[in-house]
Amino acid sequence: MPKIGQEPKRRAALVAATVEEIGAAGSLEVTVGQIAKRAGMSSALAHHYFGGKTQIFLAAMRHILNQYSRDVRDALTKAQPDRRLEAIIDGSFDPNCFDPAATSAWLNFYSFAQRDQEAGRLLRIYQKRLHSNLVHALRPRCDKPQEAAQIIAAQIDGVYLRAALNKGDMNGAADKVKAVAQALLEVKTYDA
Amino acid sequence: MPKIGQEPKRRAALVAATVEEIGAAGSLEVTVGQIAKRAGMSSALAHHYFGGKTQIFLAAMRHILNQYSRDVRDALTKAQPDRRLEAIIDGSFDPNCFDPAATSAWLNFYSFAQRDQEAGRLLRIYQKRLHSNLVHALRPRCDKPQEAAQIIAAQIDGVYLRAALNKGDMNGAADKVKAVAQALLEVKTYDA
DNA sequence: TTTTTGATTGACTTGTCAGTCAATAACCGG
DNA sequence: CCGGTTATTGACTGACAAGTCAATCAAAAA
Repeated sequence: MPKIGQEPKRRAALVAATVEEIGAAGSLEVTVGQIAKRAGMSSALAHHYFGGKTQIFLAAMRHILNQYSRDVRDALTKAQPDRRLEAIIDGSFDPNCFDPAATSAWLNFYSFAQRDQEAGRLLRIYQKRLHSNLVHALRPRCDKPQEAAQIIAAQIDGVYLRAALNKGDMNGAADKVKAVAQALLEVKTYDA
Repeated sequence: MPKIGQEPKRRAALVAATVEEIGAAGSLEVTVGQIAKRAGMSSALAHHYFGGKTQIFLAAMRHILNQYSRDVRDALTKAQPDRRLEAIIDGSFDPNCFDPAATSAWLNFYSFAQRDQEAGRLLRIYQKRLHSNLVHALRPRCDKPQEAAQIIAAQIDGVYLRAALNKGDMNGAADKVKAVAQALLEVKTYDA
């Protein structure tokens, strides 16, 4: 076995296994041993490549966040300029990061971000990017893009949350968010 | 010390301490010892009254859920019949269950509900009641109360989530949800 | 006063888990 | 084919936490 250049493969396997394990357990209370076993190696090796459990979690979180970013970016490049908002929403519910294990892991990373500084930083970056994307997409189509962006971002998170809890069903998720967006855009002023 | 009838007091203290401890730690990884210490007793006593960590968590979750139910119910009884929707939203963001520790604990209970059957049951009851309340409030004011209720429920959860993450700020939370509701009601049809 | 009963805890048991380490195996370039 | 490097693990440890238990203490009841 001991060929050279295993590191990237091992790391990727561990990251994937981490997401699956967290998704299956529905919690961060998974042991390095469980993760390593699922990834087909010893726990010692997992420590060798990542240094510690926290770093494994962070890598998994980065992976999920990156996947999400990529989905949104792809949707955005394919979108017509006046449909950027819909693209962001579609990207947010791409099957990739919308599979049960990922959503469940995502939910648990929320909790993780409350404890771990770096995790909090990652999450804040994600939130900022989403907000900025939304504002940009909304500016030409509504007169209060900041406020609308906050509302839509919350709606996305809320729908995500419910998807994570009721594992998987939630088919019309994107449509629901689009409905909200549509309603907000059609109404001139939403102050109360 | 050993007077009679300590049990209710002890249980209440433990429940409160559990919420505080989970809120402070930002995670369910709190020890029975920590909880008991915060509640001013030994861990053995906590076990004596509750039987185990899981039951302590469940009791804390029930407490939060009950508090929420009470807030909504109170707001609902005080509301004019045509403002029931706004009352539900206000009740959902009552300062009681909206304080940082409670929201943080709430978030972690979401995670707990993925693991523990009873916790899942409690959460589903809460979701069902919220949905039913919303539908009832929406029926006279819109033609698709079911769909609107799901959207507004998701919005409430999403705003809650963001409040839990960015500990505490989030002052105009209720207003944002009301804005969404308002927009949904003014638009006749929201299908995409 | 004596007995019963709830309240309470320190000490203990048992288990688990993160992280370490020394040893082994297999590739690679020279 | 040899010395260096990477890969890999079994075995170990130190810490910590859940849950148990027997003993103690003090109020209440008899």
